[in-house]
Amino acid sequence: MTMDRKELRKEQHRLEILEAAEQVFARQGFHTTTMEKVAEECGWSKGTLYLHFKSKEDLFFSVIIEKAEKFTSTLEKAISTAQNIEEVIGALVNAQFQFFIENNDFFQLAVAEQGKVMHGSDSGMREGLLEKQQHHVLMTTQSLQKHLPDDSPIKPDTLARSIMGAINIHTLTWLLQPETINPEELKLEITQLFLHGVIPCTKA
Amino acid sequence: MTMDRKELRKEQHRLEILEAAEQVFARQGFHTTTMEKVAEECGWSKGTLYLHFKSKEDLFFSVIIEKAEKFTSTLEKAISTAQNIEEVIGALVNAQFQFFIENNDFFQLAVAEQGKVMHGSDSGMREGLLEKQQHHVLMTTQSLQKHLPDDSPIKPDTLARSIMGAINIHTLTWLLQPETINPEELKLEITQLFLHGVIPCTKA
Amino acid sequence: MTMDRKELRKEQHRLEILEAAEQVFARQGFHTTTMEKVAEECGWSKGTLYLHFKSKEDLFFSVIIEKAEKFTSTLEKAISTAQNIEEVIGALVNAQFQFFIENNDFFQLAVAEQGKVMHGSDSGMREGLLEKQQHHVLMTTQSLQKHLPDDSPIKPDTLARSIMGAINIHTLTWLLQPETINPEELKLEITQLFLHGVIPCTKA
Amino acid sequence: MTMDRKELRKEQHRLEILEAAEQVFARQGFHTTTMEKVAEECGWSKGTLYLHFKSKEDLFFSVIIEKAEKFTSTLEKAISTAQNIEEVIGALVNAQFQFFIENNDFFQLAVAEQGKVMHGSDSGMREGLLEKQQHHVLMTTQSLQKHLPDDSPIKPDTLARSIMGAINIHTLTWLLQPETINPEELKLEITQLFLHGVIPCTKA
DNA sequence: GATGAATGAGTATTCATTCAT
DNA sequence: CATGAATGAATACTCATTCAT
Repeated sequence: MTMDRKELRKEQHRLEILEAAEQVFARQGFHTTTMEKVAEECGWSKGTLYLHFKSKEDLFFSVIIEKAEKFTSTLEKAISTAQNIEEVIGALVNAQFQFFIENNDFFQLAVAEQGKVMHGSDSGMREGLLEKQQHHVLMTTQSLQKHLPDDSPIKPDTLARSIMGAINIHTLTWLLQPETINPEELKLEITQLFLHGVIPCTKA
Repeated sequence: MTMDRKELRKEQHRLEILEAAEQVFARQGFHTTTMEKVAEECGWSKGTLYLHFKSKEDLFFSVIIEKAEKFTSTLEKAISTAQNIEEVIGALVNAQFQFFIENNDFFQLAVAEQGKVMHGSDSGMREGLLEKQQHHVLMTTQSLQKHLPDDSPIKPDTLARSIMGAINIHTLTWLLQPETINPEELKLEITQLFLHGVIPCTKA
Repeated sequence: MTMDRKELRKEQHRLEILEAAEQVFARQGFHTTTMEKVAEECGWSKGTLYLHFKSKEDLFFSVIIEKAEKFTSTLEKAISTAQNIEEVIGALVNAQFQFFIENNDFFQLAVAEQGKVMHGSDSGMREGLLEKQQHHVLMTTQSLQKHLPDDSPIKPDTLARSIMGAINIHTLTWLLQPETINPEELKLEITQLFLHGVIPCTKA
Repeated sequence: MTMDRKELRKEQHRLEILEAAEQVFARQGFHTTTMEKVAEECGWSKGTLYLHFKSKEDLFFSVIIEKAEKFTSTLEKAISTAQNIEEVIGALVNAQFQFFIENNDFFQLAVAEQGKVMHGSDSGMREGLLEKQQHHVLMTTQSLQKHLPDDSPIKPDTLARSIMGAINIHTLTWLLQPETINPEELKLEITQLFLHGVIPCTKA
């Protein structure tokens, strides 16, 4: 009981730090963020940060991985009830865009700091993140495959990645110029694009 | 005349530095790259770097902008002769993917270091780059618009960005797992996807 | 009674800590040793260490002083039964070398960390240790004086220190290159050296 | 020429740093000394220190090794003209004590910080220093051997070390209680001790 | 112009010590 | 008494930038 309470408190502190770190990292990027700043932001001392994360890099990847898991499970839930390809794609577009809008902190971390993933950083966490990403693609791919005709010229993982890439760039646009974008319309538009392409069938 | 020669020589040096910088930045990322390293790589001294670029950040953005211009003009040329929407999209997909593959240094800079674009960095160069990017989108958009039916449910700039986003993510995949990807097939697949979507017309 | 038991228990804990500390300090040196490590080694928590010693420095000096007292009393016993100068010197050489070999932990602390004695460290313990050392020299000196002819050109405290210095350096050599040294032979040799010097009397 | 001048200047700076470092290290010990402090002391900036020495440890060992070489060559010179064992020992005692008195900074470093030699510190410099010390002992040993009767019960390297150890401890005493010691007398006394021991020959 | 020696601000990380439980 | 979570001062080292030569 006492143990449980202790552990709960510890987990609580961990979360407080993660939350503050997410914001600061998103605002300033990895290199520009100082542990000092994160400490200030979450109200704990610098030393305490190291009680929960063994390095700045560990903290950084922990933030991303934690969120990435939430992202994947959100998507998973969103597409779980889809009955056909229209619904799957619609759900994907909708859920991804929505998640990024609601967690633009995470988006900035994940997209804008891919550098950390591509360059250096041994720590083993890089690998953990890459795995998470692959699992994410795989999950999406499988869901699409179920509803895609076997003779489709589009491979499901190509489709999965293309959708994700499109959402990424639109989210970026939305972050930089929010006033030029109506999210609801945009989501419909993108969904249509991936469903039917630009050439109306009647033309054929 | 002597002046011309002088200026030519100076421009030559500038290019040498840019080229070295591109490689090092791509290899190591912005923060991990030192001016010392760039100096070594191009054979000039650290001090000389500052005769051509007023700061590390200036050098960094110069590299990107220079390449971004080449990118835009390459695309422009590629789509200039397209006669219809199929050809425009085909050319876009082909040219972008090709450019990234041939200039993956640039791709890593541009995509993996978007952080520099989003975060901080006053230097005014950030704005310059954003402008370039907007111009790029505009150019692509206009070209698409010319060949898109007026009543198309897909707005040309949505299309332009979606294609670009898709290419981005496939390039990234290619960089991380080159063996899983056949560029030629992939280009065709993506083109088909944006032209006709995933739902075959015959179904209708 | 209960009090006695309590105090005994407390003393017991103190000894456990001292023993662990001696080993860790000897192994790692003062600065490289952490209270955490000592705590681990003795099975008590960091906080408990501070119930017995008011600082890391206090712990350090306590270890040394405790051992230094044992050292002095060992020597005292060894020379107490000596009947003449030969026996005193023989006993000194033998006992010192033996003690260092058996307590090389202590030797490393005492000799290799003389820095702590010479530099800084207010704590008052420095003085305590210096006093102990002076008492040690005094004791040895007096014992030598008793058996030294009054007209000896060698002052007993010069002799005492010289022997101690010689033993020190030989112990150090033994620690660094144990294979090059035969302790028994060496002890005899040193004893001879201090008794008769290098110039055989017959020569005279 | 210009090159020579540059190199001379560089060497000069290096020496300035070494000198300051020697004093600070001797005063405060290795761990307690900060690069900041050394920088202040020599008037150069912290960064400059790293232009000449790749780490604090490198600086530390450089100081010691540099001086150790001077020590060895001083001794070598001192005993080079000795004609017999009396003169060799006399010269050794005299030169060593003299050197330590004149370079007590070095003595404090070398003796009081043997910890650095015994504990940790990879850097390869540790080995360099140990080598130097062995060479020193060897040199002294050989010189003694030349003048020692073949049948002497005292091995020359035992003698060399014993003398060195004795001098060490007397120097330490002199540092801590200078007023109790008359160096000139002491040197004679020690020389006598090692030559003839404590037992007058006439006794025999 | 070209150089590279000199600078010093900036930061992750450690660890002795305290104190609420 | 015993604990160990929390603290925050302290420090080696890097690197963009400058400027005398």
